[in-house]
Amino acid sequence: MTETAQTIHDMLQRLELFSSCSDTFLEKISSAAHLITKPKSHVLFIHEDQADYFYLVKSGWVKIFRETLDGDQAIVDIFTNGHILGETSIFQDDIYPYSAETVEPSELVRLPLSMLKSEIETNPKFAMAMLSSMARYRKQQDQELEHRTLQNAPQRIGCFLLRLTDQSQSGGPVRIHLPYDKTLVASRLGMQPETFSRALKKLKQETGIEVKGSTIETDSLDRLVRYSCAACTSEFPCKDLETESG
Amino acid sequence: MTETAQTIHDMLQRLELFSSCSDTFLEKISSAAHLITKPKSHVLFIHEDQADYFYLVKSGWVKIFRETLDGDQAIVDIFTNGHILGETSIFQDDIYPYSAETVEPSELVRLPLSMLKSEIETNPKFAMAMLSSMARYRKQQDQELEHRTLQNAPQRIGCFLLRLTDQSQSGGPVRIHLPYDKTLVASRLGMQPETFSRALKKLKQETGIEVKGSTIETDSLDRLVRYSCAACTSEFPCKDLETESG
DNA sequence: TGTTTGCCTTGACTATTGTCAATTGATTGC
DNA sequence: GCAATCAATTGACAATAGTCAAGGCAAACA
Repeated sequence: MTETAQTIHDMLQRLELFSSCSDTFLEKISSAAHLITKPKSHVLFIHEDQADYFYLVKSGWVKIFRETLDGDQAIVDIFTNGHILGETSIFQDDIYPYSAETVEPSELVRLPLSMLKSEIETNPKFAMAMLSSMARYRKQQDQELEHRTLQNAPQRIGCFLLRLTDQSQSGGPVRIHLPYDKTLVASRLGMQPETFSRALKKLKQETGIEVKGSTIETDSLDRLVRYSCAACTSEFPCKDLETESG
Repeated sequence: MTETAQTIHDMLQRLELFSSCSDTFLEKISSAAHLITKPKSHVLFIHEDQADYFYLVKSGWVKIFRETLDGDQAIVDIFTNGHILGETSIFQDDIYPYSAETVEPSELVRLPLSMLKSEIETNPKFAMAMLSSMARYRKQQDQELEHRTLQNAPQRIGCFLLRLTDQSQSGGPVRIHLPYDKTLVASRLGMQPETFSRALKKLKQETGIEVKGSTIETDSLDRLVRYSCAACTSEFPCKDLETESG
């Protein structure tokens, strides 16, 4: 194995999704993979393109989205570190179901879909892991839809912030750092930048958080939880929604 | 096989999802299944209940939803004929990820999750079919989220109506019948009944449709398509989004 | 260091949707 | 046939979010 293949191999090995895969498979797919570095705003693939590869994010952020003819876009999700994307196209006639673009300088691993497909077909445990991952992701998307229905803009921001924290230790003071532009957070949450700005101000009044640029601080998450999770069907520590695939 | 088991067997055989299953399996699971008849508003299971069964809708309509502590609810989807529900709980520690309730008198088949699980583990083709089904459903939910972001109330209603039609023959006059209460359609689309009522009136003005109770008629779908699909990322015949599992 | 650029905020206004209350309409059961 | 019930509509108003335009701020670049 080359040095790059070894690096990729080690990354895959650490992912829960691939935990049931043989080392033989991991070595084979690592050797066929490429490590790619892309600047901000690089388009990885476009909705309805022919799909031959899926991607694993090593660092940075990648948004997945779809857009209308007149350029309006809806952001489906934004992935980082350890998340895979484009893999569902093997179940959709090898057509990407959405577009993907980096929103920060990013490192990615590009892997052949054909190998993923044959592994699913021959390794039942891996198929099961894929199913689990998709089911978890689906629950997360269901919840996203629910939030659009039941939560208002400040509450959605609060919920977004809570997801960025380590929810197991909810007692003490917390510092949260926004992972990307506020404008992007806004469209990730389905609102306009102006609405985001005003809603964040409202959230500040309601929960006593401190906002300095892209850093948010608070003595305790309690008020944030009370304010945001009131209009949610899940109880607070909701971090269980983590997924690797997307 | 009993007569009931035979009926169930025939139903399962007609579903694409089970097309890769052996007859032995279909007979076995059919024998363990129950055909149940429920009136309107019967609760099948509740979010976070222990999950032992999944359900296949034979007739009627079943809503799947989640609700907050103060009774606000978000409808995830509403299923009929040929759709299965509750099956994803096998990937979620045997806990139902949402609640389910009939919204019309309905006939359902109740099937053991344990058998579904072992079939996935032993029949790679079936696992693949489950993955395809979930990927298709996921794309559909992504689109739902997109619609909440990009479409306004009248457009969402128009899109909902279009999905009820046979989209292959878009030329001539069409009669659409709402499958359940307008109030329910409203919450399925994430809006209040009052908003639905007004938005339907607006849609009528904009597209020239005729509304008589729960029946909607139009000379041609063209204007409806132009009005609703303008704010969508998919082109018109979008019926490809059909799924069996949910 | 000064300028440019892009992100973010703010103000003023509009559009859309939600809320509350009242009324109409249709259906069911007695 | 008539009350009771629930669905649907309508009006008046409030809340929420979007739009357009103008500045402010900070990082990046020359």
